[in-house]
Amino acid sequence: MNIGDAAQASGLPPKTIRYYEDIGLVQPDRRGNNYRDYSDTHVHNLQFLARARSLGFSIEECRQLLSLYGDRCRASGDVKAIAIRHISEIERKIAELQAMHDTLSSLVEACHGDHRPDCPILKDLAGDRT
Amino acid sequence: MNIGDAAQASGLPPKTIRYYEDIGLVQPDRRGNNYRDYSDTHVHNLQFLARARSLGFSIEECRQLLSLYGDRCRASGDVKAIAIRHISEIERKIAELQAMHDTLSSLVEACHGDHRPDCPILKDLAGDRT
DNA sequence: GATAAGGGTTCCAGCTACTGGAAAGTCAAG
DNA sequence: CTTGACTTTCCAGTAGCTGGAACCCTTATC
Repeated sequence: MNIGDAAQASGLPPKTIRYYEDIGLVQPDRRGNNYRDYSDTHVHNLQFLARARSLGFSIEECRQLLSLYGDRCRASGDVKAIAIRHISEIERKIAELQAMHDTLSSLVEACHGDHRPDCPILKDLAGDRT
Repeated sequence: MNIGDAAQASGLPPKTIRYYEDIGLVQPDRRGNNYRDYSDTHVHNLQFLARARSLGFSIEECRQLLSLYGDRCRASGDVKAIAIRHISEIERKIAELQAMHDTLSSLVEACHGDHRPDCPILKDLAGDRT
């Protein structure tokens, strides 16, 4: 299967698939014309990666997950540990964004937002937290 | 004021302050020995940037905000517009993270997480959404 | 006066995870 | 035989810094 078809099947752009090969995630065979040749297993792994990435796992986490996926003797506890760590990270990010959101919301609410120069948002940024 | 003192006063590392100069955000004077020389206004602007960055504004948004901050004829509506756009972006990111969080949470909950290889998390990643 | 510590300076490379573009090779259809 | 779609490689750029090397400046101490 050519890279274009693998892209179709996995939902990943060809550029990304080549990149994943570069960093050693999915290594396809080569045909006589030097075109990459993707087997069903390759495509399956690409789909796996697409899904894992869409859940926010980093490339290195994906590498570990893929390795566990291919290991018949894996312990589900190892997978779960990675997922739990990732969830904490997500929660941290959400909290960070939520804090920004709350601050900005109250500033925006306090700003009349017309042609006049007086602006509580700029005041806050300038260090005036009255 | 030397860069080290400006760093102390603004809470930004010297490396970051030099970077901000590179991209034209805060341009200090130079002293005879070629050392950067930061005035109170410079430091004030660095603090402004640190605060704006901590609220998640991009560098380009910071540039606009800083420009509006220095413009006595600004309209607060312009500032508000930038903030509102930024809030939407934050909301989008939170929603994205929340969706990941929900999916991962239910997967983690379904995973017994012991030494056995059977794992709902990997099953999901592999495309089995039963 | 020599020297060592603790600033400062420049420049180059690397981080994440791709993405765009150039130049060239390959393949199928008309 | 040419056109167009696809493929290849390689180089560069994105955001926002950060680390490190190699060197200069200032001050204090011996």
